[in-house]
Amino acid sequence: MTGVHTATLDDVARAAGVSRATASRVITGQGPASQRSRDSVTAAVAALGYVPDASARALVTRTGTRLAIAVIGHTAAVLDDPYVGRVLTSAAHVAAEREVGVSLHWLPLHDPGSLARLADGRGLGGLVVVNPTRPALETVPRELRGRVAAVGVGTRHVPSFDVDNRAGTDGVVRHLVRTGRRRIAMVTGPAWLPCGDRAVEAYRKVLHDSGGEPRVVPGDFTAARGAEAAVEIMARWPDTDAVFALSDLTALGVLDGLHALGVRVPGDVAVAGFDDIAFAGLSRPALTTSTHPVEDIAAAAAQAVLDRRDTSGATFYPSALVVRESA
Amino acid sequence: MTGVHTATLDDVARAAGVSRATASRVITGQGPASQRSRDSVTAAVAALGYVPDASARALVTRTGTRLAIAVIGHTAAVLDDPYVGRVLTSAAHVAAEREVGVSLHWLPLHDPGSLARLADGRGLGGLVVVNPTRPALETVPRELRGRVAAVGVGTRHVPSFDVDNRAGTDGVVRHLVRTGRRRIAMVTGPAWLPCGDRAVEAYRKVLHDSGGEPRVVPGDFTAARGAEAAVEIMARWPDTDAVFALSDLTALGVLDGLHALGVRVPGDVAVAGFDDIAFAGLSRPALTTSTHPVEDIAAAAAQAVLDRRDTSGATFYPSALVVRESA
DNA sequence: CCCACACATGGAAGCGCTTCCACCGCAATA
DNA sequence: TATTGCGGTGGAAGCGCTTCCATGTGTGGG
Repeated sequence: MTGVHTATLDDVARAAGVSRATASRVITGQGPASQRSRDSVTAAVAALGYVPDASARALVTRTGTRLAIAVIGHTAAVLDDPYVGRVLTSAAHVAAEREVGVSLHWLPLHDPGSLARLADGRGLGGLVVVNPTRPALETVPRELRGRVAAVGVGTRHVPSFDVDNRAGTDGVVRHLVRTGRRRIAMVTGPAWLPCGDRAVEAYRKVLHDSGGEPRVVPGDFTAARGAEAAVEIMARWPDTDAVFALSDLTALGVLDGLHALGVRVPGDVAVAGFDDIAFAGLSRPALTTSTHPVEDIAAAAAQAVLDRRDTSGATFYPSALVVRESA
Repeated sequence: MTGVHTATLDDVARAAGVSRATASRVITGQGPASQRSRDSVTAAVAALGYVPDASARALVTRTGTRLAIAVIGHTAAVLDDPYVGRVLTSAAHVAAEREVGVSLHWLPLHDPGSLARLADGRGLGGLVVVNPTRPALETVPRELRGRVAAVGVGTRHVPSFDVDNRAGTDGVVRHLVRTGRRRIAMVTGPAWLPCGDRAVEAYRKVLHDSGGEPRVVPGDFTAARGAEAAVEIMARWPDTDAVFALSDLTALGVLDGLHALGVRVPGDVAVAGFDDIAFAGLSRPALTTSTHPVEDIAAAAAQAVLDRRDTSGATFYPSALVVRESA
């Protein structure tokens, strides 16, 4: 509570010499208004520095004008991964273009109900869930259905937008095979993230086709885990000649772990990542990876939600192989 | 609007057999209430799945309960730099602990007025400005003064929280001098970011003290610019034996540019960065840099704002030198 | 010259909530 | 027994806004 008096619609109306109703019409641009009142209201608004109260407006219009972005799994991993930042920025951008506010929420992994609480009141225009888990998506309040989209693999209930993990993985692993690798290990993402399943399937299939046997090690999308995983892999399967990680961050960690082990990349072991983050091109050796239109994906999700578009089902975006030095 | 009827306080009150006033008292926990009504209201809330309407509440309490985070300068640079993500996450974390919402805003660099528009209505608990510019800060609406904090160097008007750029730079450059470098170049940050000034000053001072002449090249906190800057520096001052960049991202770019030039690091030229982002330890050679408590800084800003604490003036946080391989 | 008709306008209702205030019953005190 | 005090309560006002509706005011056609 500042003691300062903030201008209200009433003040504007009085200053403009019109009624509240007219002032409102002019300001919202809805309904008829003569040029004269239009001018005087506009002038009064400028003079008083009037800014409509969003709460009051939302209360009466019942048209929640806010895009909520919920990131599930608030851990150090989420924090460091540029992927989330890219999603956030892109979604926020779409919202800004439409002049709707954006609210940000970090949700704990194991409290699915938190998504429901998010719809505090009805001032919510839409909800984009990043890194969705099945349980979380299923607790979305009924009245929000149709205004929720997932960035990542979701459920039948809400439309989801994701990179085609299957095709992407296929592309990378096939590249490894094409360049003569056969004993290829894979570091997956966190088990709770459904998108990993499709990637692992694709990896298994390519290995099966090329006569290799799968070597899967769990990951969590962090660099630290990548370094660990590298050590694990080389200890367990010393003849490994390639490592594919489902995250660039992890791949970078693998690079690090391998370096510490004295293993040469790509001489002894090829390394490939996934996502093509900014640093992928900056590592030594530069990381071979798969690039995704993350911004497009996030923007599509935001748009779908804001448009109340009924895009149920999953939309997959293509990825492209980026060959650099590491594989 | 969904056809679904959402429960209102009226419904709860009716179901609980009490008045709206009593129901409100129980729900907010303010004011007296008998155990009996407390129980029946609680039961009704649960049964109806009642969630208070945030807009209505904000409208009447006038106690805006939302933390706005505004990032100034929405460019690719901001997008890629993990720094912003760290600030965001930490501030959002503080807000979550206090159960206040967070709204996110990317503000264009050259539209200072946008900060004013941000205070849409009075539903704003506080405002944290990241990468503040002087003009932007000066347009903050009067009624918001006292509820604004800057992450980065600000103005007299609002409390600011930042790393001690002067001391940090001093530490890094002195380290370079200590390890025998004398012809040290510096890549600055964007000119519009005031924090850079103090850093450049410190750099100049150390160079002056050690008998070197300053070699300053403008940067913009991106990796791409770092690579360019490296080429520029080596062309203009071929005998340069160290480069200090005011951003790890840029330093990584410098590493890249130098590599392309066939310059060895740290053999021929030492490279040092600033910020200690996650990738600093992952580059080859690993980046020597200065580490900052970015999370603490952002949290302090958020807390100051939310507490309406009157911490005017600037608070600087200490940095620490992290010596790795590149210098 | 009058009626219909559009347009512009102000009055008033009401969105869902908190909170002031008056009220009521009850136990404690005189 | 009469008075005070107090926890518990409901009525009602009002936060700032949009929007329905009834009421003017001017135009063109009959």
